Amino acid sequence: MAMGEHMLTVRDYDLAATLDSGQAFRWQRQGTAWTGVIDRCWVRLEAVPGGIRAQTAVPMTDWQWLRDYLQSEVDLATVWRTFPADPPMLAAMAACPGLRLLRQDPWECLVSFMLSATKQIVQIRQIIARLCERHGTVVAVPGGAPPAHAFPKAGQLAALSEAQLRDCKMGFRAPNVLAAARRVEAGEFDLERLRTLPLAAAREELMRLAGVGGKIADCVLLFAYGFNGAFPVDVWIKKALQELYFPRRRAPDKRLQRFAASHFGEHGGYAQQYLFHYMRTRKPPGGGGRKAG
DNA sequence: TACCAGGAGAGCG
DNA sequence: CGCTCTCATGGT
Repeated sequence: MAMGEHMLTVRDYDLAATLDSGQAFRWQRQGTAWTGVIDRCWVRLEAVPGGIRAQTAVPMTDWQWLRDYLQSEVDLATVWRTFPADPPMLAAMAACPGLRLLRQDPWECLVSFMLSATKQIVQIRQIIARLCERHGTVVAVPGGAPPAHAFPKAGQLAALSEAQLRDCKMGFRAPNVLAAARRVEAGEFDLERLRTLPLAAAREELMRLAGVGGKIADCVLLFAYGFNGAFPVDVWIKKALQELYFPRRRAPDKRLQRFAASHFGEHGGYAQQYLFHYMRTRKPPGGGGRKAG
């Protein structure tokens, strides 16, 4: 069967770190390659000298959708220049220079992070995998590849019962996901309109959804809409800011929030991803620590 | 076993 | 404003 194949020319791109850094939850490693589904399209990606090799199940004439998702046309050096040049930030950048932000679909990103509340990343992946397998549309895959599914559209989830969602192990998050799906499907909540709003207004709008507070809203603004000023503060970032920037006094959440919003510049959310990845992957001090992920 | 996880929201002082 | 509790589930 005819596949699509393309070579993305890009430097400063750590594909593995980017796809496995807790911003997207559907990518699966297969040796040196990664397979996933973007919109309704199965994709296989592999880092090669000079860039990224991409394969799809069906031939493609235009690959802009993939460059958009991977944000491969972003000049990282320009982003780095806006980061504060303090020791913690330099260490986080040195630990993973090719880490990037993706540009994901807003609906998938919103639901994914609604499901992330008090869950470990491995568990978030499991819930989403179950949700897609049971309720997402089957997509074309190359011969020999395991079956794959698109992320369920709002309309598909809106038609389900709360019990069906709970069967995907999402627990107390189920009614919130269902309510969001029904509001989006009814056209009462317009995810596309958020693109036209300034950051603060888009954030307020997202937080009107039950189960979406400031942290989840910031994740969606950053990972789906490209508001690079959005700075999600989760338990890892709290730990990072506390240990790296306030080492000898306990800083209350409020103070950490203010620091996060003011210290990291116009691409603060990007800086946040470097700190997040740094904290999750660095060797635990003193040994005997747990491994993240 | 006990604790915790890329939280949110309500109740209370 | 602050703190505390609950929600559901499973990894370590």
